[in-house]
Formats: sequence, C-alpha cells, structure tokens
Amino acid sequence: MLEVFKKYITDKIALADAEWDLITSVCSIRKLRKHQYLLQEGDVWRYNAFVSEGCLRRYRVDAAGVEHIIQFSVENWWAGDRESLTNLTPSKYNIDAIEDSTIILIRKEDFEMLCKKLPSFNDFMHNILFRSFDAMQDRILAAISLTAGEKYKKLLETYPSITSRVPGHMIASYLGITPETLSRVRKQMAKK
Amino acid sequence: MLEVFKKYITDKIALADAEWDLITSVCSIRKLRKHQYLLQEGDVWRYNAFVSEGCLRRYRVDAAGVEHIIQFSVENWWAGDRESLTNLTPSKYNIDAIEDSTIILIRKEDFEMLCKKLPSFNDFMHNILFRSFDAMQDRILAAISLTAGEKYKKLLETYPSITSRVPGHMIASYLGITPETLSRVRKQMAKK
DNA sequence: CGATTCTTTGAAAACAGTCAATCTGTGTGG
DNA sequence: CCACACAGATTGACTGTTTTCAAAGAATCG
Repeated sequence: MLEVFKKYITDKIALADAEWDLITSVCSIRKLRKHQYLLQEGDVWRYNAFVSEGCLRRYRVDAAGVEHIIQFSVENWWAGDRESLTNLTPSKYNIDAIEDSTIILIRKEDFEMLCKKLPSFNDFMHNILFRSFDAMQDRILAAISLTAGEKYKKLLETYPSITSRVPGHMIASYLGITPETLSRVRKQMAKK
Repeated sequence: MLEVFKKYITDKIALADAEWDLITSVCSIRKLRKHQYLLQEGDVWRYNAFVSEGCLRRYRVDAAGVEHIIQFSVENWWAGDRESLTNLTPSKYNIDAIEDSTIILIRKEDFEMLCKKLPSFNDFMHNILFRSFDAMQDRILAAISLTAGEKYKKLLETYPSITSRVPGHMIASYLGITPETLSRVRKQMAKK
C-alpha cells in the first residue's frame, strides 16, 4: 500500500532512494473497515494521515445529535484534524471510514523531521495546504450564495465521481441540506 | 503606522533591532479612503498586506451582480488574495475599504526573504495560516448547519464589535442571508 | 431471505427571499 | 445652516424554497 503513496509523492517531487527510505521508515499502515473510526471527538490527533485506498469522512455532531460532514477524503488525499494536531487539543471532529480503507500514518514529530530534512517535501506539503485553503473558500462562497440545487450541481462539477461512492444522505449533510431536498433536486435535474 | 505592525510582531516573537530593521526595509505603506479598492477582480495580487488601521472587505460578484463577502479584515489582521499571490493568476476577488484604512504592503519576494532569514517570523506566519484555516472550517460548519438567526448570534459571539463597524447589509452578505432577514432576526433578538 | 439502511414521496409548516414602500440618519452643496 | 440627496435599515405582504414528519419503496448486507 506504500506503492500508492510513493507514486503520489514521486509524481510531484524528485527523491533519491535514500530519501524515500527515510520517508518509509516513519510510515505506518492502518487498515480500516467501513464504519470504523480513525478519530473520535475528544481524542487528540497526533498524525498526518494519507489515504491510499478507500474513503473517509470528517464530521461534527451538533447538540441535536445531527452529523455535519466537513470533509471527504478519498485515496491520494489527506485526512486528520489539523487543529488538534497543531495544538494537541482534544478534537471536535469524528473521522470514520465510508469504505474499507487503507491509511498511511506519519507521527507528528516524524512529519516535522521530514519537512526539515527534505525541503522539496516541505514545499510540496505547503502547496497542498494552500490549495485546500482555496478550495475551502470556494466552498464558503457556495454555501452563502447558492440554492440547494446549485450547490449540488457545483459539487458534481468539482467531484463528478462522488455520487458513486458516497451515499446521498452524506452528500446532503456535506452540502447543508436534507436528504429529502437532495432527492427532490436530483429528480428535478433528471427531468432535463 | 509601522508602530501598529511592530507591536503586532514583537508581541509574538522576539526580534533584534537589526531584524526589525530588515522587516521595515521591505514595508511600504498604503492609505485607502473608504470605498477605495485595494484589489480588483482580474488583477494579480503580489503582496502580503497587513491592516494597521481601518477595515477591509474581500468579496466576489456573482453572475447576477450580487456581492458575496468572503472576509473582513480589521486592524491587526491580514488581507489579500493568497490564491492569486501563490499562483500569480488573476484574482477572482475584489478588496476595498469599508473605512479609511492604512495598509502595510510587503512584496511577495521580500516576504519570502523574511521567512527564510527569520525562522521565528516564518513560524509565526505559519501559525496564522493554521488558525485562519480552523476559523474557516468553523464558518463552513455554521453555514451548513445553522439557521439565519443562529448564524448571526454566532457571529456576534465570535466578533462582538463587528456591528459597530460594518453596516448590516454587509454582515448579511457575509452570512449568506438578505438584509431584510437580518433586520428581522435582530428585531426578534431584541424582544428578549 | 430478513433486517437494516437508504431513498423517495406526499402534505403541511416553517423559513427565508423578493418586491415595494417607508423611515432613518448622514453628509454635501447651495 | 438648511434642504436635499443618498445610503442604509425597517416593515408589510407575498412568493418560493426548504424542512419536517410520516410513510412507503428500494437497495444492500450479513
């Protein structure tokens, strides 16, 4: 399963064998069954986590017990809670697997060591941070400016494959609409 | 006006005089009148900008000509468009002054130089990035999970002073509701 | 299969948006 | 200094969208 991670890394930055060995030396692999937690609210998150297979969701549960999904992470993307990781505070989020998944974990200290020793790795991670920053801004814009149907259409444009992997009620949760509204929106769109 | 910036920086990190001199050597000051643009859609943004006085808004204009405010920046906070700055692509945003404002500008290359030469400065900026990341996630949660009234209440808790500086229709734009709805929400809240 | 989870549908209610008019305060030019 | 214009806030009536609740149909999984 490190293969996926190696391809992901070496596609973007050039690494000597010894450098890649350094990375692998701090990687550990965790397999998750569908529905299994990677992180639960209240725990402190201490890793950087790369999804090499499967799909995770990060969500919060509000006072009424309703789940609100903040993020999906499919293969070749990162998961975890940066806020808990940075401050070593209990997490406000839950992360669990939507599909059977394989995760590569790198402990915080090891990750920082990699960033220090491998400048290109550091730059790369920095870049990813920026890009997810931009994506979050687009999501805020969508949330404050679009109707339910428009939000769904935009999501399909951005992540066309999402419908085949994520059940509708989770997409609805991510968009901030009810499953019923999503169902009706889909029906509307099908008519054309 | 560099005073405000100096206090902001030295409150967080210890700097030798020579280091502060290095910072000031790359700072330039821009004064903005109310309504004046700092950045217009289509321009490439090439600075890091610190607000030492006043208040700015960053917003997008949709196809129907409606403005959607992504961010307010008051004194002691940063402004600009990181996406345009990072990729040197035309900006999708407009930034203008809500009040007469004073901005400190640091050119991209100079800012990178500071980060390289002053590790504590680099760490500090990194930290700010993380914190605004977390704040954005909270805003997404609010946008997808709260009613108009709850959004407004939460905004008041997070930024109590905002009402005295930002006109209501801009707060409404930021929250993704109409000015009329905000007015009614306020009326409701006043009744208790 | 049988049980559970997920999706769809319907009807009613709550919520927020639209449009138009009025009211308020502010600042500007005469 | 006043009068007027203008931007912003408020209000009412109405429309439209979304949620809620309840139930029935699919689909999926052990």
